Amino acid sequence: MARLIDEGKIQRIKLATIQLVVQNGYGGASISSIAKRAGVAEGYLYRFYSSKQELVTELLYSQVARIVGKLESLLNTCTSTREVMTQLIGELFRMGTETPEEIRFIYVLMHDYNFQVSDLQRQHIKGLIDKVISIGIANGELNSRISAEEAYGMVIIYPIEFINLRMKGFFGIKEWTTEEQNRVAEFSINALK
Amino acid sequence: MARLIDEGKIQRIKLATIQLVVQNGYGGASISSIAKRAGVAEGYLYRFYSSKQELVTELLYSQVARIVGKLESLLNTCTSTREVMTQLIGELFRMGTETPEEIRFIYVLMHDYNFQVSDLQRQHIKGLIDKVISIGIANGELNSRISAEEAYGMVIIYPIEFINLRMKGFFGIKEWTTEEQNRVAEFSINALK
Amino acid sequence: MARLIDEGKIQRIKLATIQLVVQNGYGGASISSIAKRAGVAEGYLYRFYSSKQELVTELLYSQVARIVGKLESLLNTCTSTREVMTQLIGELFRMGTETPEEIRFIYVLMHDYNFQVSDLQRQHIKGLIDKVISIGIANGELNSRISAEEAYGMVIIYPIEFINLRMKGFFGIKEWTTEEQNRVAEFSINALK
Amino acid sequence: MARLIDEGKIQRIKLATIQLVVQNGYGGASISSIAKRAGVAEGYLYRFYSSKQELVTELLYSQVARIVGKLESLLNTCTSTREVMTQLIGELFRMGTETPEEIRFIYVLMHDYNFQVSDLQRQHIKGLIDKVISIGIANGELNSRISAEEAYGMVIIYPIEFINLRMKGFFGIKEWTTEEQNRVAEFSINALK
DNA sequence: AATGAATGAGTATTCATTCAT
DNA sequence: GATGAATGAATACTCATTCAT
Repeated sequence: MARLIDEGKIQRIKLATIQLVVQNGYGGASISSIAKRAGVAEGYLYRFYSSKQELVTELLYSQVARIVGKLESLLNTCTSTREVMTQLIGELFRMGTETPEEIRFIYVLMHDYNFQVSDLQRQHIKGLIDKVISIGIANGELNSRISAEEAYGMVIIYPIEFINLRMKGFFGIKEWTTEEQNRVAEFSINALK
Repeated sequence: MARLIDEGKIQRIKLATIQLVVQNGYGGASISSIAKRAGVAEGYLYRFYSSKQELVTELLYSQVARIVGKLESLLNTCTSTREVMTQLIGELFRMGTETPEEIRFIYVLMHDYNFQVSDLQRQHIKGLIDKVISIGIANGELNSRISAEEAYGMVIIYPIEFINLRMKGFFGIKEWTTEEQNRVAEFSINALK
Repeated sequence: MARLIDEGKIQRIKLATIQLVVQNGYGGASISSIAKRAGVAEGYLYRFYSSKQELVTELLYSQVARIVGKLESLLNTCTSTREVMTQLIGELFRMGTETPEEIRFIYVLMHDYNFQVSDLQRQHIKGLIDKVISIGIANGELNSRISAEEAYGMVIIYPIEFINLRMKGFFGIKEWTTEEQNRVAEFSINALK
Repeated sequence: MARLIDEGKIQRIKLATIQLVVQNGYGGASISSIAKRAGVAEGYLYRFYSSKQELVTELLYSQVARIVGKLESLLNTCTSTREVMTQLIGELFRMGTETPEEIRFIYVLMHDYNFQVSDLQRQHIKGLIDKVISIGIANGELNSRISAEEAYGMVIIYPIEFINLRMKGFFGIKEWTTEEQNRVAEFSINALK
């Protein structure tokens, strides 16, 4: 009977990759350092990913999917844009607190032209953002002429940028309060009014 | 009596570097590819820059300085935050139209941990943002509790992100109208109200 | 389960390095030429040595250690300076016959400012030379005012220089007889009388 | 009327080359650093020397010639080997005191296989050494079976090695007294008795 | 199945040399 | 004559990938 694939190893590979990409950038995260940190052989990675690029792409995909999934579930339960955005931004800040490496990972790669989000994922995001907008318009919360791009920038990009600015300590401080978190949501909503 | 330094070559090196960093990221822009595209010998770069890192850092510095300089001059002539932001965002869009690679260059490197803006430049930016805020508060345009980080995110980061989202065609469209440009300014101002 | 490290390859790297340093000096012995001669990939060297400098240093260390070790063991068994020196010089000539590249390797690097013998090794040599001297004085073979430096020059340096002069054919001849070998010992002993 | 060649520049090139080769080795003495230190343009060197190799070779030649010339003149004035050797070693130590870089220069290059003394110079040296020997034998100072090589090693090589050992501080001390200098001569003479 | 030995194309950088001025 | 701008082959070193075990 064939041994089962050791999920622990795969998890360790994923974790090590995220940590090392965040710490040293894509170029600085070598397969050998990833394998060493994950406690697996270098060659082992290639059983699951055909290249370093694929490994990182897949991880980026699943990290983005996590946020997208959250937005999707919020759209099923919330009745106002304000609620959606407050919750979503809350989730982003929670990620920043609990698994800072994961949000940093997205942050580091989202401007790298080698790592575009897949077309499918983009379509999906577009659909969800459209939903956010139509709820907002229906509720009179949003300016009826808001575009998906504008909303996406405010609802997703701005919060991620803000959190990372803070985590980097660009203006000196590295922590945040619940109040500040709520202000970010407030800004986004105000912006799109 | 020796040849004069060919300024054209230096310009071509700068241009090639910006283009290739934009296309392939810092890691993907090799000295050999830069030299080839600039039509100079590989070693020639090192007459002006002591390393690849210095070359890119210097280019980033001057691109950032361009935007910072614009903000600075606006603060000397404008009397309201609205005016400052409208003009600044206008400038960013102008860059996006006229020299799209340059704004992309900033966009690509601003998330790269190898390329932090220098402390001096950061201090400078902080000072200017503080000025924007105090004008806004004095004029009753801005919420009096706005932090520098929040303002920076809205005034600088959001517009850059928006322009790049559009230039990438993330939501399908790659051009923009003056009207859309003004809306971005409007969002920023609304956000910080 | 992975391949075993091929010790032959390491041996070939060592041999190739010694040969090429002897032929072309440290600067002229490029990693690429070493790898080619050893029949291994360029990168392979770096699995065992972190730099070219380390590779050569380590080889020099072990070659010097061989001679130093011989001297040390002679000091444990011989009862006169004459015996020590005759035997040591015999050993140096044996090296010159059997593994001429190795003694040439020492010869080439001992004047290279990049390759000082380690402090530890120097201390060790100093101690041994002191012992040679004290045996010689006790036996009435050596002038009691001989310094370590003077002895070192005669006991180690002069023979190495002589052998290499001969191997180079500086004065036309490249071979030597046992008689000549004994004369070298005789000179050294006479010098220090 | 053609300008005369500026001898000062050539002298400065020679000096700079010797200093930089001694300090950094042949490889570390770049044409650009030599030119800079000499205060001439890089290209200027190539008017007199067709390559870096030739420049250094020529300097080595003339440094060796200086010592050989001294030996030659001593052979015309001295009547005993003892006198020749005492004076010659005196000269070597004088070089070590007055122009240490020059004797170091010889020391550094004399083991470098890229810089063999020319055949002509070797022949010349051979002739002189033969003369030293025949004077010594005639005077009853030297063992009649001494070879040129043996004498060369003792008369030239050993003193150069000794001085450099001392200048390097291999055994801790870097200075020398006249007495020590005379002992070196004594050793050489004793050795060849 | 899993390892890690081995590869070699690729990297940034240096520097002796050439030659337009 | 003299300069120093410009070259490009060569250097030490890295690392994603392959594959024998």
